[in-house]
Amino acid sequence: MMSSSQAAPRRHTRQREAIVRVIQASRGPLAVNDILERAQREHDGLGIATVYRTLKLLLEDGTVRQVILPSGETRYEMSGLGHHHHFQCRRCGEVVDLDVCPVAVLTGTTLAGGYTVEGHELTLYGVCPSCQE
Amino acid sequence: MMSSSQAAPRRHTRQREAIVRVIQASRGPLAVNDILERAQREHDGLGIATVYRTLKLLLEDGTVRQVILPSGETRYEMSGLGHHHHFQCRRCGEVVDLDVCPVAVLTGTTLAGGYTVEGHELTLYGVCPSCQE
DNA sequence: CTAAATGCAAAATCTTTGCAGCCTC
DNA sequence: GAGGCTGCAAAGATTTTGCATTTAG
Repeated sequence: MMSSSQAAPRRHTRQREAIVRVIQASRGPLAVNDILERAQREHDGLGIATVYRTLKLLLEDGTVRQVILPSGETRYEMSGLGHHHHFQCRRCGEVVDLDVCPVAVLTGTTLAGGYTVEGHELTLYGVCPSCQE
Repeated sequence: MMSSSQAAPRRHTRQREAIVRVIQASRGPLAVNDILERAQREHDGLGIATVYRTLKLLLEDGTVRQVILPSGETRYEMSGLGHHHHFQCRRCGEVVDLDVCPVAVLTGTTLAGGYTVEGHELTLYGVCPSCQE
């Protein structure tokens, strides 16, 4: 017999397409308001509730990943970008993906005290090139 | 002439003493509810608003530091613990301070792309000794 | 056509604030 | 005593949910 819990068919709407496009086009994770504002350029009248609902679906999907920065800002990025970390500019606040991982502990390492490391999250802070001049 | 904005004299109350004692006694950063529950053992009737108000003062003081984990949990620890990072157990959720810094970038380093690094936040995840057995 | 998706507004959660009484100093 | 401090409950801020309507398939 079939599974009794069928996932409801997922529909294609302008709103959802706009939201995904916006996230894909970014070089780093975006805040909900960034997503709302950018997606509204494509689809005026888009409501914040739709953004939240779509993000929730995309999270369950695994399409999107939530990134909470040490400052508490919640952002969203495409998943499947591979292991990477983030850099936030202290002046303009923008967050970009880093392709380096400057963390020297490996999964499986056991630290003094008996803590077994399985993963890590790192955020670097500093000044981005645009804000340097 | 004198400064026109005098800081109000800070009073010693049982509530505040209990809150600070609780934070000092911890081996890692505590959530607001942890602080509330533990401080209520010393001072029953303590209200959540007092905890928030006291934490705010202690933050302004510089006595206490706010730690927001990648999961979004907000916690508080004594400041002046020096440079350190955190380890969170994926089973029990407890967070402890680490005395190691496994991050290989130094302040002042410039990454490819021109990003100047000034600081970093790192959280390790894994299993704590108590949850290993 | 049917049922999922949307937008609005109300609800829920976490944190802050207003206020009357309480407690340091 | 005077004024800061507390606890309660109401107010804010952010995220979630209910509902009537719209719209994809």
